[in-house]
Formats: sequence, C-alpha cells, structure tokens
Amino acid sequence: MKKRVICLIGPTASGKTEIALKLAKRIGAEIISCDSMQIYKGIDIATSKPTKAETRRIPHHLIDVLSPSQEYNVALFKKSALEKINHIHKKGKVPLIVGGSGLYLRALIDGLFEGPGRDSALRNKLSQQAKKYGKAYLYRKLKKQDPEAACKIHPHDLRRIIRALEVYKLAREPISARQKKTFGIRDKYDLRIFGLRRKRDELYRRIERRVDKMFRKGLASEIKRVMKHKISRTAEGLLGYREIAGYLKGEYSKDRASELLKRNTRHYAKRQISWFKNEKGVNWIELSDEDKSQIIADKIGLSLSR
RNA sequence: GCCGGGAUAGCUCAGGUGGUAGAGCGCGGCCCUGAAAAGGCCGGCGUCCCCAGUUCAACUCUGGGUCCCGGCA
Repeated sequence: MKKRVICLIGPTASGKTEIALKLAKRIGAEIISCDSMQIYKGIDIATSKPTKAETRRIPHHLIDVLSPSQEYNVALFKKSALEKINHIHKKGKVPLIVGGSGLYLRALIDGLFEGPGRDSALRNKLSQQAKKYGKAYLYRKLKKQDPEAACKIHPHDLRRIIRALEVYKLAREPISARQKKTFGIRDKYDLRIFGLRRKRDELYRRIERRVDKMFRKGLASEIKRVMKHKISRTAEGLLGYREIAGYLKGEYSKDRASELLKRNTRHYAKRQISWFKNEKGVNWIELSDEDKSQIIADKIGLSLSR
C-alpha cells in the first residue's frame, strides 16, 4: 500500500498557513514548507511565516534553515523535501506539503531533470556576451545548439537562454532532451493535492490587508536588519525587499512603498494562479471571506478519511 | 479681473500639411524545470472638454463657452 503525501497549494494570502495548521493537527501531520523564501532565517514578517508558538505545536520543516546570504533553488528544495517525506513517514506520520512556490512543488511531484547545477562563472561570461553583442547573439547560438529549446524560449527571455546554453555546455546534451527524462513522486505515493481558490477581488483585498499588517508589525525594520548583511540573489528576490529598500534609501515615501508592495504582490498572486491552473490532479476548494479555516480543514480531513 | 499654458485610454502624457490616434504604468490574459516572492510574452473604438462655423472630411483650423494650472493684480 502506498504511503500518503498531502499537498496544500494556493496563491499568496489565500489562507494556506492557517488551514494547514488545523489540518495537520486533525490528521497528525507534519508540515513541509514548499516556499523559496520561508527557508530563510530572520525574514519572518515579509514571508508571513507561522509563529513560533505554531511551529512548536506542529512540527515544520524547511523553514528557517538558511541565512539570507545563501542561495537556494529548486534542486536543493527537491532533495531536502524528499528526505523530509521519508523521515516523516518513518515516524508514522503523514507529510503535509504547504506552499506557493509552484515550480518547487512541480519539480517534487513530477520530477526535475538531471542536469548540471548553476555555474556562476559560465553564467557571468554568457551575460557579458549578451551585454556586448545583444541577446539575439546568444539566442542564435542556442538555436544552433538546441533548436527545440530555442523554439520554446522567447528571444527576450535571457535568463532561460543562458540556462539552456549552460546545460548544453556542461552536459554536452541539449536541455530539451534532458527535460524529457524526469520522474517524480506522483506515482510512488498516494498523493492528494488540495488547492485553495478565492475570488480575485477578495484575494486582492486580503493581500492589501496583509501588507498593511506587515508594516504594523515592523516590516521596515526587518528589511533594514536584512540589508545590513550580504544577501544572496535568491533572497534578494523576496517581495518587499526592493520596495522597502527604496523607501529606506529615501527614494519615496512609506505609503508609496506599501502601494508598490501591494501591487507587486498582486502580480505575483496572478502568476501563481496561472501556474497552478496547469497543475494536474488538484482538488480545488473555492473559499470566500465567510469561510472559517477550521471548517475547511475539517472538510479536507473528512475527504481524506473516505 | 488681466496675461500665459492646458483639457486626448483608469492614471501620467505624446501626436498629427485636416482623412476618426499612440506610449509608459495600471488592469486583464498567458508562458515557465537549479534566481520561481525570479524572469519573459500578448492585449488599446477612446464622446481626442462643449457648442457653432469653414470643409467632401475636424480630435486637428476659426469663433464662442466651460473647467484646471501658473504669473500679475
């Protein structure tokens, strides 16, 4: 009999954390965070982490493990998530994977191609070339090496062009060929995926309320603290980092920073919605403002026991 | 009150010897496999302030209004 793995996904501010805690309690689960930013220590407000009291009640994994100066990526996530799943199963408990990093989740359940990791020196070299000769130069190169990948990648999408060239150079095989050879845990476990959905305007209102709350809780001083130390490229992408840094440097007002953060978070939520739409096998749960998280958690729990 | 400047997409603004108009942002949609809270792509019929005149044709010219912004009183 296959062991069970449960996933809870949804866009930012959809209410994952709260429902996950209640569900975990009900079914005796331990939570694995599927989140590229909650992995970082010292960034709590900006990432809306569960509180210390909450993580004491329900064991959480892959939260607070890296310093913001360290890089993180899908491959690292996948590896440690697999370990955690095993570890939790051995304890006779059920792993509950919760988060909004869509790529991470997909890489975990459908697999990540076996490829060379990033090579910073090579990437630097390539991006220098792009600056010197233009993106089109690199794109033409890719077209010659790997026409299939070039076909999928937009000529302006420099990041993906570079990655494809990087893989070709290091692996001596096109990325498009490698990407076909992936396997994940979809069939290995009894996988149940639940997705949270809300009406667009309600979700956006929740985002705005959450950002206001972050400011009240001291978002600005948290970012100020983070800015004092070296920060990795990954952590730098955190929503709130650039927006608050601009305010702290005196480029614009606090209100403007809040406005920007709200807008950028809305854009982010939209991208998540787009991404999750293509996720296979999701049981979507339509939520509204009136729904209580306990009742939703109970519903999910009930559907799992049938 | 006088003298300038302005009124065009949700917002900020371009524009045109008269042939019904664009950019950025927002907003909406989408793509995505080692930076993913990142990165990329696509989408514009809108009373061109109102009224009258000239004209085959006015958002564009002329006259008269209305409102806004400067300066001077």
